[in-house]
Amino acid sequence: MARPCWGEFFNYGGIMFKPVSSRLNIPAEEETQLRFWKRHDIFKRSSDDRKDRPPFVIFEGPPTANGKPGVHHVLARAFKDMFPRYKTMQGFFVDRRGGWDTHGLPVEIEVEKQLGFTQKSQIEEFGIAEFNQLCRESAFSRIQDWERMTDRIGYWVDKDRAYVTYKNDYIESVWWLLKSIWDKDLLYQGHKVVPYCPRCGTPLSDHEVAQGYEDTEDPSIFVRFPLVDEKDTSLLVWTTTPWTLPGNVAVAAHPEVEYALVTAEGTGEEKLILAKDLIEKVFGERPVRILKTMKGKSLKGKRYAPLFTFFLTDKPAYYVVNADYVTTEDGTGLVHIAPAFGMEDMEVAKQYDLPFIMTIDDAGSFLRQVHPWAGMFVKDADRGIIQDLHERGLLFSAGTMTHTYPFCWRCATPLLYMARPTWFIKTSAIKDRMVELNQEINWVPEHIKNGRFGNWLENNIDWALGRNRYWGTPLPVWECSACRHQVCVGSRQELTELTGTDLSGLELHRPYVDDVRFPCPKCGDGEMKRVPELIDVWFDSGAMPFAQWHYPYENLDEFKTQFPADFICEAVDQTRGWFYSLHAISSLVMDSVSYKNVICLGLILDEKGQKMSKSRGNVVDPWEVINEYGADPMRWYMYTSSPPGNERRFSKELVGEVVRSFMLTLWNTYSFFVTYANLDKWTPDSALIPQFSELDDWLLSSLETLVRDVTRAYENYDVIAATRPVEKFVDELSNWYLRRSRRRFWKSESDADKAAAYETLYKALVTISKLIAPTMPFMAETIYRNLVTSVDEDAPVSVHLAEWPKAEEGLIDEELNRDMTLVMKLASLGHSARNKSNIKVRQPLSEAAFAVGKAEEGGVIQRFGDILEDELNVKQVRLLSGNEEAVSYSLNPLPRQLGQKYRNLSPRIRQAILELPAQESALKLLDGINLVVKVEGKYYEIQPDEVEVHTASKSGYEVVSEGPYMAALITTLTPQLFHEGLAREFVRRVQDLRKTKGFEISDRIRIAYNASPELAKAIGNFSDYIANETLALDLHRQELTDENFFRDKFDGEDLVLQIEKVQVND
RNA sequence: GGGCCUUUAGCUCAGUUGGUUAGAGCGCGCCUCUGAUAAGGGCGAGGUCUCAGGUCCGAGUCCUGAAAGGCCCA
Repeated sequence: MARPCWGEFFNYGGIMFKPVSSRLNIPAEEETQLRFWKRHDIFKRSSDDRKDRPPFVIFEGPPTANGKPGVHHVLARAFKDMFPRYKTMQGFFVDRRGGWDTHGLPVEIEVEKQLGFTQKSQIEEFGIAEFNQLCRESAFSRIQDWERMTDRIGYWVDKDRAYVTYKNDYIESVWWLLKSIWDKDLLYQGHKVVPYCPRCGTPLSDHEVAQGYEDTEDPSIFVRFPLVDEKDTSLLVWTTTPWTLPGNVAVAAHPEVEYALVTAEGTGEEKLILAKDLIEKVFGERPVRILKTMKGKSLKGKRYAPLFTFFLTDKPAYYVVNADYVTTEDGTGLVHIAPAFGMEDMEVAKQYDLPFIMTIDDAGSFLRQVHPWAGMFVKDADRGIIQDLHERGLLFSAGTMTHTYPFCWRCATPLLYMARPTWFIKTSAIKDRMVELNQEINWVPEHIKNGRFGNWLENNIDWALGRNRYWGTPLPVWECSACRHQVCVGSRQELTELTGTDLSGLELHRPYVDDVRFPCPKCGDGEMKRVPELIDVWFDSGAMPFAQWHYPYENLDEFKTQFPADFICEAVDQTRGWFYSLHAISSLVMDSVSYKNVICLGLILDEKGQKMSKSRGNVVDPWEVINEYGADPMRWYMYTSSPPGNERRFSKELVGEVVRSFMLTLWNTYSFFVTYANLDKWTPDSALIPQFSELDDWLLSSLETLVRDVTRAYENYDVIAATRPVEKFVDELSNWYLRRSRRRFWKSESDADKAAAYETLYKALVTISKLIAPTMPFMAETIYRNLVTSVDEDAPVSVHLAEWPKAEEGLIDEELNRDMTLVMKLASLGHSARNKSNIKVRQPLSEAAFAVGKAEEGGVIQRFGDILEDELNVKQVRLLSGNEEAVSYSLNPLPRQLGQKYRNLSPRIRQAILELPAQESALKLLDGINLVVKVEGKYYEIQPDEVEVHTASKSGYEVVSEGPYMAALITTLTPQLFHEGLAREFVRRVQDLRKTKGFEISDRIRIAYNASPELAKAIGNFSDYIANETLALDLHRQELTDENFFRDKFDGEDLVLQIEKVQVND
């Protein structure tokens, strides 16, 4: 009998692993684990069981649940998820509270759309209370989508305790923060030119503006500003915003720039003034005569006739001023000044005490004084204004230009820069402190710290906080109608005290807060009424470390342990959004960082490198990917495709590649293990003492190295280093360890060697399941539960409740790791040589000889000879010996070693080495003996590790070499070897037939065959071998005439074959 | 106009403090192996490391400048 019954030695009561199919349906497998987590409340337990442990703090950046979750949300959630899972396994208590951002324009706009509103005034007609009620509902209109997505990708977050920014408690904490800022005198009301959305009727913060830049075509006109005191002479001014001209009060020139007075051909007597450097740009080919040049400062004070006189000015205006910000990049070097419509204009106006002309209303339409265009939206009036200027001979030229201009990020209305009264937080006062605190934060990627974020802090301007809207946190400032005294209120309690009525149940939104009035505590005459503004929603999100706990009115202890965060993660567009609002608020209020580590993710692009956007129609729906391939491979792709800060190209196909190249390899290794372990009835508590082979030692060393490196990577927030090495390990596990160990599992006897193989593979798989638990939570769980939970009642029921593996440094053998890498290299060269010789691996050969570049590398051929023999199917391997054989050597001096040692002498040392007799020197080096070279009368000792020995091809062998390494095969076939080759061909055909017939791996068979004489002889000679390989109980030659029998021809031999199953009584 | 990032094979990416002949995976072509594998192995085609200067014995890597693309801000 070829093989004893399975399980003869490992029979421990029949505890078995659940059978695993080699076919893998990832989405289905993931759904199974989701149900398991839900049924056993694994997420809750992973957190609750560790409440007494040291905390690891993560803040959840709140999304708004009124949009559809996209690929970029999967990206962010994948990264947010892995560290808490890792830290949980490390024994930390991680409170993973979710959160929802519910306020603000995006929500209002949705509701406005539903109601068909186009104007802000319609909201008030509709009723603020009703409108806000709709907003409250709309904020969660997509919550099911979000929750479904969140669950499905395995993002663990506590939804039940999620903070919601519209809740009274949340708002009250925000009020407290504002009051703290107020108490520091950092909350103030001011007039500033701000980017303003005329449709939404509110200023936008810088980070909102940043989201809405688009290329657009605008007018580009050159206008004459006729000088009053010089006949036929005009200032030539360029602008892209004709609508600002009615607000003009001055023209600015750079004091140091050279200006010219010119006449152009065909313009008669007219003389124009513009910057000399721009003449060509403005006039192009037209011949121009320069009459005179002058510095900008000498233009100062020249008076011109106003273009429009809709408004009377109360101060001197319409003359040339000097300003340093004027450039000669484009235009004419003369800039028109409208203080109401430009930040710089406003500064200049203050400096020169120019009048301020506001020409438009809150909706961005001209006031009635601007009669030709009264009530018209300013951008729509451009054409008419240009026409008017033309008719009055003031237009020099008109055209259009494309440039980037900001639009409202939600409603796409072009923003207007206009002066508005609004509220600010004086963040500029704590700029230096914010910069200092930023140094304490670990940014990934590092360059954000002093790059994008650092620069942003350096250029900090005050936070424009006020919003003239409805659905948001009301600014808690009450103002006296009589004396303008202001009070900032920090709580419902305070408000109760101020009003003398119990307001603990007050709904803290408009319009209810607006109804709260009380007598002025200062003058006593007036009534205190809340100012109309709401606050920027970014303040809401930045307030979450406090407001999620209703701090300081509740949960003082929780706040204390949960601030600041150890880790946050969002995409790079949050630099000026959440990353900033968190940092600014915690700097203002706590004088502390808000987060210690932050991963700043790059954008997701489509497969062509284009930004995904609805308008481009290239948005990938995450569900498509998840349903086809699963969440794990999608997550894994995110982690491994490129460093977190890079942009990444994404497509469904790339996720498919993860499945094929990584997950299936792992799965098949796992499935192999389970199949054979069950056949052998092997369990981890096997009593047989394993006898580990060198291969086992290597795998374990390699495994522990992996654990060490991956752990280190997690500690450094290095996602790539935490994931890619696992891929490499799994590849080597499958394609080297397992390939080389297959026979150990398959062989008949269950001995100490087999026990070692099982134990090694088992340990590797279980460890991998833990190492990938944070990143591929589903696959990890599947493997873990079957390999661990099913056989060990005491083990945690989920890998996510298990402990993170600790590297057993004692098992790490760096030398062994290096040696095995070399063995793989030599095997690869051997395969290459076989390929070149055209002799298939199935044909045994007598010998393979190898050359190595260094003396100490020679040892591996002895030590791992059996692996190489088996892998290459040769009877013997050995080291090529230069003494005994006609091998020729050459020397390759290593620049790295020599260069570092001899610096600029190294080229000459190198030359000297090359001039040595190569053969003799190489043999010395391979024996570990130093060489001596003479350069400029001095002698230098050259050590073996400073020169590589290359072995040259050798006749009579099939040789392949790479660098110093070489494999040489003896390809002469003896009859014995040839017969063995035939026998193996025969075996392969039997095996194929078994497979075709669908026999079980352990089925015994009977073989009947007929063959041509040479093949028959080979089969006869190797009958034991054949029987053993094919589990044949019987092998006999007979006449086989049936046409249906398997027939084949190979190596000039004929074969007819028939096999059948034999029943064996166990 | 400013800041930050990116640029290495058809694609996705590695390339240590500067050091041999710049690598891997995918894809493509040919060959091969297989009683775990939708796989594995081998070979091949495919590179002016975006460009130009510079430092150095030596530059994909460091410095200066430029170009293209992206993001952010004016």
